[in-house]
Amino acid sequence: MRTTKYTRDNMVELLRQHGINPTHQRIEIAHALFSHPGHLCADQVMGITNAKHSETSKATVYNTLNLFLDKKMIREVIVDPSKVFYDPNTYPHHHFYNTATGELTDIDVEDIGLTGLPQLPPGLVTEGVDIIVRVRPSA
Amino acid sequence: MRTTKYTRDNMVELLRQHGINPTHQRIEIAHALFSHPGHLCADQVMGITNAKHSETSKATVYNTLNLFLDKKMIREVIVDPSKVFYDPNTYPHHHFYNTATGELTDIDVEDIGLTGLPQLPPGLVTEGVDIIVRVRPSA
DNA sequence: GTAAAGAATTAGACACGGTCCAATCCTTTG
DNA sequence: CAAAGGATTGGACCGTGTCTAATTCTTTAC
Repeated sequence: MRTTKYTRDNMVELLRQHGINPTHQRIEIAHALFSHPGHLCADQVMGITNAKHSETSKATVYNTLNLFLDKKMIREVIVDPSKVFYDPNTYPHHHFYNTATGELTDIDVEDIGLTGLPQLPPGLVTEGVDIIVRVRPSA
Repeated sequence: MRTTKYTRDNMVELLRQHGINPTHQRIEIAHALFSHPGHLCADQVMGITNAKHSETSKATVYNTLNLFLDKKMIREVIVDPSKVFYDPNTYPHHHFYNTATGELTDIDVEDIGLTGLPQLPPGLVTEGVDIIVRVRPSA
């Protein structure tokens, strides 16, 4: 469990660690992602970074999120056909997805045992394994 | 392993079994889904049903696919942020997803052992568990 | 300090998957 | 055969995400 405070300064360092030039917008977007619990979509990121004063354009939000993905500073979570969620936690883990509310919750990978995955065809390598447990209110 | 021939007549029966009124378009769409190996997206379904003569509108394709989903005659597979795949196999199973080609391949659920899923918060029930193994060419 | 080059950001147009709606076209039933 | 309900349709529409050309910001070199 990380207990780091997500200050702007820490964001600058984080960006540098991933080879990303820390600009105002990038710092704000990183800060939005890392300081918010849970998983945001592009729309929400833009809402947060522009809450006080409009600072960041739609194009930049998408550019930046894709840059972060590219540099593996964040991860994308694909569970909803209509939008992508961005996950600041790149440590291997899985997700509960509440199909009623759209809420995503982490599942620690330590808890999970997964066996019996078939051999990959030759010429292919695994990029990652996503386990999504879809849940809904029992009512 | 099912070895049923996917004739139009069988499609009619299948639709009836799921409480769906078998119309021309529905039969054609069901046939497209079940007779094609693999997993199609809406676009491809429309392409196939309209290959010879244009018969089915975009609205009907989507209406029908959503109807099939509703009646649990097919399943959706969400792995690509830009489109949904429809899976005629509703028997529990998982998927390889080739991120380079977009190809989906089934993983038999028998092969897989999954343990240690955390307790669900009260008031929630599991709808399903999706395991997606993302793969790419090793080159 | 300043000019030039390169990087980042921007507004707005655009692409595309998918939904919505009102009008039309079947079917079925009486 | 008429009326009613269901299914289908074209086309407008919506939201997420991309593209592009123009602008601004930062860096470097002098």
